Amino acid sequence: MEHEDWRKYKRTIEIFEKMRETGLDPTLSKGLEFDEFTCSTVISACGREGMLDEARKFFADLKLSGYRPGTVTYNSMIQVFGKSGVYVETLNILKEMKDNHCVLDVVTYNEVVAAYVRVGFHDEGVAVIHTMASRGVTPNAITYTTVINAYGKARNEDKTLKVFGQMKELGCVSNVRTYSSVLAMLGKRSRPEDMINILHDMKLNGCLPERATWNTMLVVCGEEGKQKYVNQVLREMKISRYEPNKDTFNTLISAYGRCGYEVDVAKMYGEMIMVGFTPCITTYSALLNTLARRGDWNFHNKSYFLLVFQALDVPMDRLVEAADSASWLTWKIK
DNA sequence: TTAGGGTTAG
Repeated sequence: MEHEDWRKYKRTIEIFEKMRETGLDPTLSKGLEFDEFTCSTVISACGREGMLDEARKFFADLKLSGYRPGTVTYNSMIQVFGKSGVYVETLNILKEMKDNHCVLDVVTYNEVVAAYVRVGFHDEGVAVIHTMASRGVTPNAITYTTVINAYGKARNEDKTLKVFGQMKELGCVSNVRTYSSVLAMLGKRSRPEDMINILHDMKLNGCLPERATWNTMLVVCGEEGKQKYVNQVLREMKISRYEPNKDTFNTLISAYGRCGYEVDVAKMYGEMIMVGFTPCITTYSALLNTLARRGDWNFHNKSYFLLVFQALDVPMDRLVEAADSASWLTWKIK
């Protein structure tokens, strides 16, 4: 069997397993008892495996067998095709859903919003929010976060904040995902004051940043000239009594490194060791890249290399290992 | 049973 066929075979088996779990026997072609559970489970499983044709076929057969798909089944179809980026097909399914007088719920609309913004139609996504509200379906945090995140990724600061503000005005409560999306955008746009304000707002609402929220902020601030913001974020982390893990230190080292702040890189490395975390390849690579940013630095001239790393007590063998694993040498010596 | 984000080198 060809590799691709084998993979497909395995996927099919997985889906059959799913069907059995939900009480549906895939080997029977007639007399099946379909319900919303089984249908949406199978469609979602197909979607996760990238089997769009199978999802289409299953859906078509379902209807041929006389089953009338309900909201959840339609929602899962909209999700699968929305995720695949075929938004025209997504809209067709939505139309069919309406034609069949199937109830559109908040999940339906959220999927449609996601389908629009996924292909870059942000304003159309926002328009859906208005449509759903006018049809009596209240947008929730997921609805707003979907467009906030999309505008944020597009670096559209004004619209991100506008939607965030509207959400608040309408009494929809932000959660950690909403805040994380706004914070990531503000970091990218060099708006540290606003970032700190949002962090305070979060705390007021009893919403704690997650590990990745902090990491994201550090990553987006890790750019030339942004070390002040990294400092700010670090300060807030301490105020929030956030307990750093190894990843936090690696992220901090690389963020300071990309800002060109070697002193703080060294400080973070020292602190990492002090609190008992063992540096790994990523740590050493981050250190190497910090030095590689220096235009006057050359691998063949090992003086600076030795000076800095000896001062940090960096084990040379680990450093060489890191350089090898990241093809760092070939990248640097060119 | 269906919906949103984020995690370190270059």
